[in-house]
Amino acid sequence: MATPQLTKNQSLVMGALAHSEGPMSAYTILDKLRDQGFRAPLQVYRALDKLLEYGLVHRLESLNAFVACTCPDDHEHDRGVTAFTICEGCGQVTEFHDEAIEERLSTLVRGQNFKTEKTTIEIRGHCSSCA
Amino acid sequence: MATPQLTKNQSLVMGALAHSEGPMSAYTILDKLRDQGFRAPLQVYRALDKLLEYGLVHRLESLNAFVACTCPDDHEHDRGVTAFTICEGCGQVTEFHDEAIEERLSTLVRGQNFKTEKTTIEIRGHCSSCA
DNA sequence: GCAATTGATGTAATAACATTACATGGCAAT
DNA sequence: ATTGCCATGTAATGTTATTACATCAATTGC
Ligand SMILES: [Zn+2]
Ligand SMILES: [Zn+2]
Ligand SMILES: [Zn+2]
Ligand SMILES: [Zn+2]
Repeated sequence: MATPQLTKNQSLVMGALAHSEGPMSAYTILDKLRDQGFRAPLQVYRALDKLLEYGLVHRLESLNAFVACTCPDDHEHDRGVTAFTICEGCGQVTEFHDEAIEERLSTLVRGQNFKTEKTTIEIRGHCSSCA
Repeated sequence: MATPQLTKNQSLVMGALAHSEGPMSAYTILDKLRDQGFRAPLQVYRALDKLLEYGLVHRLESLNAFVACTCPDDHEHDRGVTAFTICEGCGQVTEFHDEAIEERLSTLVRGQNFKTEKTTIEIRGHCSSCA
């Protein structure tokens, strides 16, 4: 999935997430972009949908929030599983990937005859600074 | 964490989840329990909080919904990670546990000096019937 | 050029999910 | 009886996400 040129709204949302310290909810993004002309949730959600599709952004299900992808390259996402640690203290989110987990999960779900479309792995806890 | 006697509201919510085919949102549970005298979301959320604490119910983050635990015994939850496959076709949810995954995640997270409190693993896709 | 299509955008309204605040009731310990 | 504790009842509000409909711009085919 090659990433096409981003539209104006997509660029604005991408920029907001990229410059943010941590994850942001759609409504937080909306507030940040009011000065840029954003007025309604849908402007954010539509941009996010595309950015998620392109793999530039991830959704954190346990937070109802979004983060910019921190992968150096795209290719990690093509077949891979993305996992996150999420610190409850400072909000820091760390994205990581691991083949061993992928393969083990793959084996387990194959045993159920289950066809995976998307895998969510989110680990809530405290980072080294906030322990 | 021994499970105390459930209160009336907790029993009603537990019953609704246990007899349900699949996961239910808090508001769906509320509707099912109107005849039993439930009138407000808080009655459901309060009961769910306790049931989650006792490990009798799990929350599916990617669905904003809840399922009864299907473990034969409690002891799987004490130290363990709970994972789910969720079929987008029929809504079927299957809970499973795997030590290999737990250990691998534990190793990876320790490498970050991260202290895990709760791990979410949810696999969306299609079950054998809905492939 | 011009209609038709397509994709992005704008706006309003509504739906779905969750929490805060405050009042009440039951029951056990003192 | 008073106190403390926990479960409950009720209303209001806050937060997250979608539906519906109108408009605009770029492209395509004629
Ligand atoms: Zn990523
Ligand atoms: Zn931290
Ligand atoms: Zn369980
Ligand atoms: Zn299915």
